[in-house]
Amino acid sequence: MATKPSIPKGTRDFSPEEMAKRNYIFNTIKEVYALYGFRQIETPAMENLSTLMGKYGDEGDKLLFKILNSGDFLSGMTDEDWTNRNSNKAVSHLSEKGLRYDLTVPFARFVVQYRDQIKFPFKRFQIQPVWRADRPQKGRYREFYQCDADIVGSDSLINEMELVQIADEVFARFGIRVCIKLNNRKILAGMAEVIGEPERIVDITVAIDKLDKIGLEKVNAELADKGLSTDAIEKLQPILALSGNNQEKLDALKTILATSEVGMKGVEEMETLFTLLKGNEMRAQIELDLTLARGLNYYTGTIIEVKALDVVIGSITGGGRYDNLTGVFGMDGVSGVGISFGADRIYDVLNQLELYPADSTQGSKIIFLHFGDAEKMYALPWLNALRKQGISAEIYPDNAKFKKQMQYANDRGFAYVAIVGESEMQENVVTLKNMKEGSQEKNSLEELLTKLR
RNA sequence: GUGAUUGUAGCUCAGUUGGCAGAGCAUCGGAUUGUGGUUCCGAGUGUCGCGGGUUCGAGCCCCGUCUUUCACCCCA
Repeated sequence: MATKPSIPKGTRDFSPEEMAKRNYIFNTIKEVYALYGFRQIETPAMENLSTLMGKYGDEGDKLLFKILNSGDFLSGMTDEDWTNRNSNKAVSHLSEKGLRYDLTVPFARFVVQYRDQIKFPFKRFQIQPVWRADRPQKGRYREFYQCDADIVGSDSLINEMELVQIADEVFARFGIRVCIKLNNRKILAGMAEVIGEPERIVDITVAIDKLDKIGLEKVNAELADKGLSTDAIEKLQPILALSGNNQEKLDALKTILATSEVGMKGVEEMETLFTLLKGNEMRAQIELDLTLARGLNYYTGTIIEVKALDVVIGSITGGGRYDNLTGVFGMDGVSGVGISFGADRIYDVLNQLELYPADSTQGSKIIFLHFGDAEKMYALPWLNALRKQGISAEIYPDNAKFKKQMQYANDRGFAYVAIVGESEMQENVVTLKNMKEGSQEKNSLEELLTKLR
């Protein structure tokens, strides 16, 4: 009993109560995915480092958890690399596997690896943990779950429409009010083009992504800091100031981006998507947000992000189209589009708003309390009968003071308690107590079964 | 990676200029041998994160280290 046991930074244990809530989240998302024809796959927790490296930018590479090689991993090191403390060189000797950073890149690897067996368009979903060597803070963990659904091998904007519908349906089922924000990387590229800085699209998008967070002035300051000309920043202002409803924004963009082929393509895609979405009844707000950029640089078309309206937290769902993710694994011309629910943040939101349905977090329905060995024996057939009917039931296993058994039943939150004593055994009944109302009466087995069904 | 912040009983936290280690909740026992969520009485528990230093004396001061939380970067 030296030091207290603990778990690594940024990781969590989940109690039975927490798991009940988490499973409610996972099951809801799974049901909706299945409804739209996505089928589940899983991939290993670890991937070859060559699969992961270079897919998430320099920042992303730093956040990869690397797995130490087994065996004599220092044998291949040269004295030169060792004395020079060359970390990059060292890594190639020390580690050739890493924990996955997201589900999209392993999925791209999966598609390329099994291309001869997959029928395209291929729709898959995947719910697994991912790991990032980040500094943990509010709503950020080193191990967390992603719930991805992707379609590869189809360029149709029908897919985008369905992903937005899925987001709408999932959050409607959760009862979380959300705003679904949409944008298109081609529009962003067009913006960079018309202001004369097509090469700086990444810097531009990263900066304007922060608009609602840090304000216009600071965004402009950051743009200048990144080396954008004052002329370009000046030209960007009317675009950032665009307001009105979605159609008004699109109309304005048509004029602003008229000279940019890629920009106009983006506007056209956006317009098509909005038209498609009009055919469906949406409960969430759908908004064209030109400042939406999303960090991952493999996105090339539509980008999607969902924000909760009633809780201050980062985005709880995100996604978008990536035209050539499989290209890096040697398979060109396959376009994909996907969405990812952040289960851990949704969990935080549901907790804050207390939106769990009552039956989603409940354990067993009934527990048998008793006064000794004879009563326990008497209760066992009753237990089996209940379970046969699909009614979850338990028995207090030890001989304990009745008060203590009652306390246990109350703390565990059973809806009913069945009391077995001498008089019950004589009459061939149990006393059924409703824990919520406190009422109780004697019931035969048939009465018990109909009551609890 | 940068800048702050935290650590004392199972949990949440007090602890004065450096002078005997505390409270509430939870747990256990009893009031009450067939009735919980409300009451009353009683009881137990500490490497004060870890290592070093200053001091007659350190939970408190100094150094190091780990940990917690938060912001930045980036992201779900």
